[in-house]
Amino acid sequence: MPKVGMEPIRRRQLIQATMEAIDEAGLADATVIRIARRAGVSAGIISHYFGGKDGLLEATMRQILHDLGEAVATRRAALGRAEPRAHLEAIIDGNFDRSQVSGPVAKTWLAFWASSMHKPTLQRLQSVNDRRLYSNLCHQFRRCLPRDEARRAAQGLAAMIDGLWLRGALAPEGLDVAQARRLAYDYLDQQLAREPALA
Amino acid sequence: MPKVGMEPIRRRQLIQATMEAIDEAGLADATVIRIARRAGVSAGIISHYFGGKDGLLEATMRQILHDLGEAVATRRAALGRAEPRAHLEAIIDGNFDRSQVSGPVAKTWLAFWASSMHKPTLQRLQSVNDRRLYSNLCHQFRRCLPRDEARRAAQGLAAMIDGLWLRGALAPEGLDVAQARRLAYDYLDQQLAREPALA
DNA sequence: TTTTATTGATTGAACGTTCAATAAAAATAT
DNA sequence: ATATTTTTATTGAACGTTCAATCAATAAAA
Repeated sequence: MPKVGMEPIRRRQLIQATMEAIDEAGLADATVIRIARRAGVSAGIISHYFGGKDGLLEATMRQILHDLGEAVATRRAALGRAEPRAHLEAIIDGNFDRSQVSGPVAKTWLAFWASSMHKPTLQRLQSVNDRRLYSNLCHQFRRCLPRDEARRAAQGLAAMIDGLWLRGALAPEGLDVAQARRLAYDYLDQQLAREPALA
Repeated sequence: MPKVGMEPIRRRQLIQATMEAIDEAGLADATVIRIARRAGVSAGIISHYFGGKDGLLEATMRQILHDLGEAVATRRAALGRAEPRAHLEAIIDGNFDRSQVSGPVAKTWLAFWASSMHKPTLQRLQSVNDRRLYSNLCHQFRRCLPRDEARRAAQGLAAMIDGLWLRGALAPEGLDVAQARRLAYDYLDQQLAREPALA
């Protein structure tokens, strides 16, 4: 059924199938045959479009990071120069979106997280994303807290977000998004309450 | 050099070598040959003492969980009926001990964490440990907070601990234990400040 | 007819496991 | 003490399996 312009279609299908395969069997057992079968194509097509299995895995991680960045950016775009609290809440909401989207994404994310410790390519992607989260948080906290307190608050909130999400990815029943948001908001409130005001 | 009573020695050597191999190359590339070479023995000995590679991996995770439990228990044993805050601080300190011990342990822990999503045996071990942490935290918070608030504080602190440790395991420079403790203590203080007192 | 997309059998490398062979220590007999 | 036997610990080559990658063959669309 070869039609012209299949590349973007196949790429999307294979990336989606990769997440499903990792969700189903784990990264170690997500073989090219398993992924290809899920996408309804043959194994050889992976090398054709991604240069090999590693290329597909990297593309999949890029997709997840892209979606995450977009989930945050979309929510913040509507805010303009709103209060810091609104921006910080948007960052929290955006970060818990990735779990809301699906269980496969969460498990794939954690699998890549572990894998990135020993694969320089993935590590770079992960590091860039991490720094972006910290930088965004820090910048907003700076609008109402002194420098050192802002840094501390940003690190604490980043850890809280990652921790909640990590525990959610591992729990058989998945992440309780409403509760996770409540705990993150709670932490946020306490950090913002440190300084009475700063007109 | 076969001497009698080698079993406990070899088991310890191989478990240690497993952590080092995972630290060095990741779980995926921690082959039996690599592990055996690190321990200074041949590959076959792994099947002899652990029944196979899976048995060795399970034993390694058990060792890590055991050490963690002991690190917490040791610190709490000296406290007796001390204030809840002292017990909670001991739990925090004990949990950050596992990173203090070495980088290999942290990376192995994260590798198992990801792997446990698809290996029932590891999942059970991980789940038991998780519930113990939550249960311990919840019990201490109950001594000075109402039920719902205690649960929330326990879940928040557990997420904070895991998040700090997770980010530490991934950071190239490792976990800054002093700073992690500061952030966890900080969260603890805020939770305990919710209720003025409860004589 | 030419181009584009896809297949799937094949290849070679790497893995975990097995097991007959070996060697050192311990036990026993001399 | 010394020699012999038994036990225990260990090796490493061989085996079967599994995987990712390759590429000649194929088929549909342009």
